[in-house]
Amino acid sequence: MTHRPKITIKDVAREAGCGVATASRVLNKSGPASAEVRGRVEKAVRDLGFSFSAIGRALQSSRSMTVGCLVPSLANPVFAEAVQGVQEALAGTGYQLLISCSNYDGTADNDAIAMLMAKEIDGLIVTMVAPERSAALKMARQRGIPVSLMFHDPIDGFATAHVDNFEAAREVARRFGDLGHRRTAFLALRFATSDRSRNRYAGFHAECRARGLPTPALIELSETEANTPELLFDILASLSGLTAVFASNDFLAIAVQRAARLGGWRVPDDLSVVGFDGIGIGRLLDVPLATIETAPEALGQQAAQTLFDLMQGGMPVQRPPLPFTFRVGATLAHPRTEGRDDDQVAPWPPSVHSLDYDLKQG
Amino acid sequence: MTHRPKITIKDVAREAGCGVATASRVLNKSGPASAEVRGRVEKAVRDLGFSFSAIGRALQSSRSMTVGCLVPSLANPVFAEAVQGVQEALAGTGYQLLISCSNYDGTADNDAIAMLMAKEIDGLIVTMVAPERSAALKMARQRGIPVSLMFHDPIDGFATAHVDNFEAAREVARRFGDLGHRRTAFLALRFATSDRSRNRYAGFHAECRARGLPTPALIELSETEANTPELLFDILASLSGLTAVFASNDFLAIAVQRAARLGGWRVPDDLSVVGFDGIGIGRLLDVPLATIETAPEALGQQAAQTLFDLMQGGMPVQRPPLPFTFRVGATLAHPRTEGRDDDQVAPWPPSVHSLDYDLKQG
DNA sequence: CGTAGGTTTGGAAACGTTTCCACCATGGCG
DNA sequence: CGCCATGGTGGAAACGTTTCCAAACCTACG
Repeated sequence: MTHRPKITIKDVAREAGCGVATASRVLNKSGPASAEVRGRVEKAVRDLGFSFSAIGRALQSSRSMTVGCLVPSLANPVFAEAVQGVQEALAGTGYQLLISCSNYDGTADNDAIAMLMAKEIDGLIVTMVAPERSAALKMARQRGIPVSLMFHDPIDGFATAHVDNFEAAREVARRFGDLGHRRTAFLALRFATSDRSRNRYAGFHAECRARGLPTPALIELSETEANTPELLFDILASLSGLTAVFASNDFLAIAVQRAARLGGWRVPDDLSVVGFDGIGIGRLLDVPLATIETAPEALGQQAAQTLFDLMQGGMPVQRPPLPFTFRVGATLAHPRTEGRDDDQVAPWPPSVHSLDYDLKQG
Repeated sequence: MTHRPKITIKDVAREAGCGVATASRVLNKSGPASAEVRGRVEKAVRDLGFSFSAIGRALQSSRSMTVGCLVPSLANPVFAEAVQGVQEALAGTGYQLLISCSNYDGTADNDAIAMLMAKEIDGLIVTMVAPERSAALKMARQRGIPVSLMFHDPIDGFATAHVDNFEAAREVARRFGDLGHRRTAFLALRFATSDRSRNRYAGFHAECRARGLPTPALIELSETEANTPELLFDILASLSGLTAVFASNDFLAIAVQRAARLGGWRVPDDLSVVGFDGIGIGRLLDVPLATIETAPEALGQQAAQTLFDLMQGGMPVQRPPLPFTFRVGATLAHPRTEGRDDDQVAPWPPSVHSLDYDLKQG
């Protein structure tokens, strides 16, 4: 508990009987030094237990050797894994990771970026609510701070590590269509604040339309609805003729599955369910989840790699989207009552809870 | 892309026509200033878009307003959630979070702490392989850096936020015993590097012994074994008479469940399975997982709270363990062939893969 | 009108580094 | 023997902030 006074390079120099400049040169191997003084300095370092102050260094060199990372939440394993990927890419490079979570709040994430910038981070890896109109992000660019996005679709002038949400969602629509599903729904938890969700719906919608299928119902759920099977089932049941659901993430897909089952529907016989993300646990379920499989960790690694390039002085170069694969699970099958066509009877779509969102046009 | 030169408080002072000391006082409200000059300074700040450099501040005040956090991996949602909890507790306090992952490597985690200390963190929140014999942790204490542990059981002189692994595991043994299970096994993934796992086995073992039950088999699995249902089933099948498995975490429990099912056993009729952690998804399974429910996020919050107290200058005070609850799922039931007693026929325990570990004595 | 007491103010030192530059040997070469 | 390169060395400035301290200014009272 004895607060030993901090040991600085000055102490080392004094102990070694040399000037601080010399000590600095020895320790950084950044200039000439006689073998003798080198030895004395190294001994002094060991004796005193000296280690550099990153702060002093940062102040002088104006490079903090720190990158900032902002994600909505670490409670969502998709983001947690992405950060893990960033971390892996950073390990051994001397860079450290400063982390911040916005909790899906579009004001908090701007503030967080400002905080990170005050810490003089050398680069920024970001997933936020609305990057395209974030003042803080614009500020970062003005100040010449390299920025690398994660999960977002490409935006003017920013490089992003992403999967093509639009295309992936089209693939889901294709699978549904090929199996003969007509009446489908897209369920999302935070549609309004997630460009990912919006692009997924857009792709899903576009492909349905291209195939002449009814417009898929768009349903934005509250946390409560998603977590209460009874409520969730009521919502599903209200969509007459529904045979297939595309959930915006795997947790939601599992919740849907469970709600359907509790309501007496069998999956996939009475309802097909497809998720998004490909979280590992989906595979282990008794009825393995059909889903779009992505690799959040690889995404984080790519974002970090892009950031490195930027920090080396490169221009932002947009890499192609990371691949996704359709994981064939057991939650997807032909609709039970195939061929029935009651499109006229109950008008479709009944867009529950739906709002006017800008949908990217395919 | 124009690298605007950084704006410092000097620029603000010049623009406002005052000294830097005055500008500093105005911006920090740390001393007197006339209304007039206050106005000029504030205008200058707006015009120039000034914001403080945390580095300059840190250097001068020797407080970096940063806390370091080391966990094994963010890919494990238990740790990710704990970090999320830390993050939440930190939000709004002005502290930022510097993160590092050891990937369960006992050398890497020491190095990581050294790196964090070089960054002059004001406090440390840590989950590591062997805190009781970590040189870096000892160093941190010598330097007077407040340290708060997470997940670990109490260690001399460090405060820790934890659940009582030993007690929780005893509870599992009690449930097994009450239902009439005799031959049980404990499955773990990283027994050697996890004091949590070891304490869980110890508690499980102690209660089994106290009830006169056979010693539970201790099985340390490799990643491959855990992820390959066939291999896993072979291991389970090799334990003749086994009726109940306690898995060291929920993912493992789900894997066991799946392996058992693929091998033709029904859960819970032929095999009862109980997990640990209480990850949210366990609830959503068709057969909800019986498990020890803990709250990693609360754990992270408590660790952060303890760290705050320490940073205020308090003594390390060990709080009581956070509560756990036994979540009654559908994976636990009476053994099918109750009352059979072939303890003599096949000697028990057949401790596959088991090693000599120090077990805490209850 | 002088001075004590208060309020504002700004210069300068300090925090821990790195790096520029000047200085001093030393040794080789003309 | 003198000159210049060369290698080793250390003083000092700079990075952005806060804070100590002294100076300057104002007010009010005797």
